[in-house]
Amino acid sequence: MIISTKGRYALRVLVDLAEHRSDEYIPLKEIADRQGISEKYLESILKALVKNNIIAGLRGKGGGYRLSVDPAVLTAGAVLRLTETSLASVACLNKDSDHCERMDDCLTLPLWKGLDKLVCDYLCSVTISDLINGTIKPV
Amino acid sequence: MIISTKGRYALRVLVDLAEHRSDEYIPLKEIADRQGISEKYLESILKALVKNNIIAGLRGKGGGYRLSVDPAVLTAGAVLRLTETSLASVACLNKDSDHCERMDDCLTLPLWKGLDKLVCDYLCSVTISDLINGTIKPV
DNA sequence: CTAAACTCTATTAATTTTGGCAACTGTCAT
DNA sequence: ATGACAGTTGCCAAAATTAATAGAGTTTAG
Repeated sequence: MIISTKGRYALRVLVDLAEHRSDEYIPLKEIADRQGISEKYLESILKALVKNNIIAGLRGKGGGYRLSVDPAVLTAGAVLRLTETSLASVACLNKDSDHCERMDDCLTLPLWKGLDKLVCDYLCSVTISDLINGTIKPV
Repeated sequence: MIISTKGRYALRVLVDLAEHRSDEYIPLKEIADRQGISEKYLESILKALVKNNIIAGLRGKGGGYRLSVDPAVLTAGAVLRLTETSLASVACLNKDSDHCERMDDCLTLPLWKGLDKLVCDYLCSVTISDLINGTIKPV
């Protein structure tokens, strides 16, 4: 599996927030209901997005979440990089830790590097607005 | 992470078997040592390859594993489809089970379908021989 | 006082990895 | 011949790790 529920849900939430965009904050419960996703699980996903200033959370009555970036410049790649444990095609290509000492003569590595670039380029070419408008650019 | 250790190891073993190709059978221990991979784990990976006639296993003294298909026609995609739990970009796109009832109006689905095609096309364009020769086709 | 995000922790489920034993096959000693 | 032996795959289950979900309480803002 390439993308876990975490990244998938994050993207759906952002699309939801973009569709219902306004100055109001939208409570998590409302999003969770609309998207049919566990409230508590969403919470942990949104935390990463808040921390990285993709969305803003406001506590208390009338609080909730609100997009804080333009959906037309927010790419799927950027979102997934924040929510997925790792977007690298294989563990060997993770920046931190995991670096394999066979790198120099691993015959399969070029395959993974190629895949990596392909996937990154694709995901970074699609924005939240593209998803809403149904205009996914051909690769 | 896109590709798990299972698929990664499978590919490395097949490259190894192709490099050392002959009528002889190569014991798992030898491959595991050469590749630095747990013997037991490899075993479970090779099982899937044996069952699908990619390689042949022979028990007893002088036994081991041997390629039973031409590495020039065996693609990375074919291997990964057998070893990875799922190559689909997201769970929703798995044939069996997992089918999501939001499919019809999910705004993110086209993204995943596009990613799926991209990845499949790429992986199926590369053969074991390509990996050995270092000739990975541009996409 | 109430509705909401936030924090921290525990539970459940799925995946990955390891271990032990059975079954098979060739070789060598008798 | 043949029986014991050693090297090997094959099978089944258990342990370890990671992902997904749920719960209870704390803080904040109207």
